[in-house]
Formats: sequence, C-alpha cells, structure tokens
Amino acid sequence: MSKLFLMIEPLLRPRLFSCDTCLFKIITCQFIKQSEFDELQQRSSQLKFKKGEYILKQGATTTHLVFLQQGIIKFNLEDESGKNSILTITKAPSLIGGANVFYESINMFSVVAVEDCACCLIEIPLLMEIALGNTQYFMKLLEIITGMFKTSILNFISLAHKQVNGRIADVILYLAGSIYQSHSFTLSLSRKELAEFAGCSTENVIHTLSRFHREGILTVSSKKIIINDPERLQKISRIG
Amino acid sequence: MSKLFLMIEPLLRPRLFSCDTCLFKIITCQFIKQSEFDELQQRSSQLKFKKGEYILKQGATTTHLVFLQQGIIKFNLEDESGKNSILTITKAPSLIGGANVFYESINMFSVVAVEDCACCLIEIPLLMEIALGNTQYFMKLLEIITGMFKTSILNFISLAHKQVNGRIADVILYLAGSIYQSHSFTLSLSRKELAEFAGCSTENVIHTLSRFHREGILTVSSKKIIINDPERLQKISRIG
DNA sequence: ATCAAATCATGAAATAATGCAGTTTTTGCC
DNA sequence: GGCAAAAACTGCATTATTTCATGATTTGAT
Repeated sequence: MSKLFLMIEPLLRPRLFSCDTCLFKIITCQFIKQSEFDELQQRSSQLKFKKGEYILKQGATTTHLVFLQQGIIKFNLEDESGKNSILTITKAPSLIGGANVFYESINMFSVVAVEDCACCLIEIPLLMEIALGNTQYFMKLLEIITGMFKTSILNFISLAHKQVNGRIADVILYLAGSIYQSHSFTLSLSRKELAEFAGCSTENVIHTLSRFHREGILTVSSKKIIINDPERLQKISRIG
Repeated sequence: MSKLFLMIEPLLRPRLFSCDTCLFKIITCQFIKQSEFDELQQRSSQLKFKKGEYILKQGATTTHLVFLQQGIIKFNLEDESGKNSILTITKAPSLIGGANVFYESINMFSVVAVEDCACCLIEIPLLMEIALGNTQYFMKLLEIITGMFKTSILNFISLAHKQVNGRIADVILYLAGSIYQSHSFTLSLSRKELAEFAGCSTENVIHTLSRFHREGILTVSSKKIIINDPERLQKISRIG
C-alpha cells in the first residue's frame, strides 16, 4: 500500500482495522471468491463502541450481523420492570447476532460493550445472497451460529440448576477460561454485573467473593482476581 | 387403499401412522418434490417408545433426526454425579435433535418419553442431500431448528434468574400453556421431575404446590392440577 | 391380592440468600 | 485536586431453601 494511499484512504472510507487479516475472512474465505469478499467488505461498516455502549438493542430490528473484532461484550436481557440479566459474556473474535439471520430480525436481547470494542457490521441480505449460492460457506456460517446457541445453552444449564456458590464459581471459571484465559485477571465487570450474570443479589456476589478470598481459593482485591486453588473452585462448581 | 393392501402392508413395512397426514410433511412438502418425500419416507423408520424409554441418549452419536408424531418428551441433562436436569418438555408434533444437524452428531442431552410416544426417525445425510438442493426447504428446516433453540433459551432465562416460587409458577404456566393447553390437566411428570425442571428440591415443589393450593391459586390433588387464578400465578411468575 | 419400592406429603431444624442500613472506597467530572 | 456519584463492602434481620426424619399413599411386579 503506497504512502499516498494511506494518507487519503481514511477520507474515502476509514478502516479501523484491516479486512485482510480479519478472522471472519480467514474462517470463511476458503469458501468464497475474492470478489464476493470484496463486495461484503465494500458494504460493511466498521464501528467503535465505548464501554457501556449498546451494539444491538433488544427489541430493535437489525439487518446486520456483527463481527466483534476487538473487545468484550455482554448479552443483556432487559425485562419490563427494568431488571437486567446477563445471558453470556463473549470476547473477540466472535460473530454475534446470528439468531437474527435465520429466524427473525427483532433482537431477542441487547448486546452491550463491556470493554471498548471494534466491530464490523455486515449486511445480512448480502451475506445470505452469497451463502445461498455456496453450500460450504453456508454450512460454515451455520456451524458458527448454532455453536454459539449451544454454548449459551450450556452456560445456562450450569446456572439454572446450581446454588449461588456454584454459580459464582462457574462465572469465575468461565471468565478465567473463556474470556481472560488466565488464572489472574482484571475484571471488566462490576459486582452488579457479576450478580446479573450469576442470577443473584449484588451483596451475595460480594459476600461469596470475600468468603472465597478468606478461604484462600481466590485473591480478590477490587477488580483484580487471582485463582489460587482452581481444583477447589471446580469442586464447588461441581457440587453446586 | 385396497383391503388387500391393508392386510399385507404391515408385513412389508409396518406403519404406525400415515406419512401422508404427517405434519413434518405438511410443513415442508410445499418445498420438496413428491419423489423426494417418498425417498425420505422409504428410508425413515417409525418407532414407538413407552413412558420412561430413551429416544436419544446423551453422549451417543446419532445420524437421525427425530420427528415426534405423538406424545410428550423431556430433554434431560445427566451429569457425572448422576444428577438430572430437565431442560425442557415438548409435545408432538415436534422436530427434535435439530442441534445435531448442523453441528455435530453427539447428543448434548437425552430425550426421554414422558408419555408413550410415536416417532419417525429421519436419516440426516439424506435430509441434508435434499435440503442442499433446495434453498426454501433448507431455510424452512433452519427456521424450525433455530426456533427450537430460541424457545429453550427463553425457557432458561425465566428459570435461571428467578426464585423457586416464580420458577414453579413458570413451570405450571408452561405446562398449562404449551403442553396440556388447558387450565386443568393431569400431570405426566412426577414431583421429582418437576423439581428437576424447576431446579429445586423435590420437597420444595411439594411445599410450594401445597401453598399455592392453600392460597386458592391452584387445586392440586396428586397428578391433577387446576389453575384457579391464572392472574395471580402470572404475577408470581413475573415478580420471581 | 400382596409386598416392596417408589412417590408424595408434612413439619422442624439447619443452612443459604436476600434486603436493608450504614460505611468505605473508587470513579468520573469540573 | 476536590467533589459528587457510583460502586464496593460489612453486618444483621428477615425470608427462602434445603435437608432430614417420618409416615401415608401409590405403583408395579410377582
């Protein structure tokens, strides 16, 4: 890419990140033509979201699939009385909003940035047009989307049939294993959000984390968490 | 159909129910050729399951999609320690095992007959062969399968973030609304199964049902349940 | 029809979880 | 840096839930 192009390119169509190294492309490019990918790219828009901003809003209609390029998001269910439930937390890279592709276009829940995010919004009609002409590509998309459904169902199972101790152990293990991928991490969620995720009161999260800290299972100091005894945490998760 | 044919047909290939009035056909026949449906029918097998029998077994691999023609089933998750959780209850007509179609062939959970069932087992590879050549049919299948995913997620949401009162109210309302479709019904589930569905102890189910009975919300006498005050039950469900 | 096993039911004690009131700490903003 | 607001924390009273012990009832097998 020439220096001149680098200078004027942002004026034409600013790119927050390169489409050539985009994982969505890497995952699926083996199945579609460069020309098809180029068209997708042309008609996609890259957007930044600050922590706390809505990426998709529950109840709104969408015509876009969101590829989360960078950041961490929560799936948020808001009920009539204003109570929030967090269905799951996901980090980039991830394809979100898949439920809308094959079913209906009204968002079942909100997607909110938990950390600053970079996203790519892909037009669903265009994507479908390409997918319908290409079985392998279609199947790949399906696999990604049903895989996400599956994950969130498994998430729920662990939450729905355990007591708070086990649920909080689950949440911590999930965050360590799937989000931060380390036994030592700095939470991007508040205690209130942890409570919305675990389905209990904020106080209960605080009490339980303090207890785990007292018992040496975790080291908790404000947002910083270290898992000292993963085995015991897993045991608590197992027995519920 | 001639009388002679009726006499010998069972010897050739016994049919528990007619394929021509099968809802799976009615839902999808508008999109596929009669010859395609005939082949599906040829290679499908009809089976009966008694109450308590496994239709699909968690952890086993399947190459068949199950169309539930008659009866009520539960989706059962069995953990290492032998604890059961009921994910959801579904009645005929319903297409089950859809998760296996696009993802992988290992059953995430068991499917067990809660009442005597009649099922039709459809070969997934053959179904896919037909679907891949027929966009509309494919989309229809997808809609059915993702719709089921969606329903079970919504089911969970209501269970995961409520207290036992609300969860049991939910379970009763779900059974009345979606399974028995009446305010007065005879349970095919035991108290233990209700507990596995609501995610609480068996005693808690019994206590709560007795309380609802005492308060005039329900009339409960062993397996027979009458909802006397749906509004109050709904309110309990809402406030959790 | 009878017996054993499973299910249903009840109450009481122990444990778990919530909600509240009040305090400290952190965060964001001018 | 200082201030206000939000978040984090603590202990305690209240409520919810489980667990256990016990007995009644129902179900299924022989």
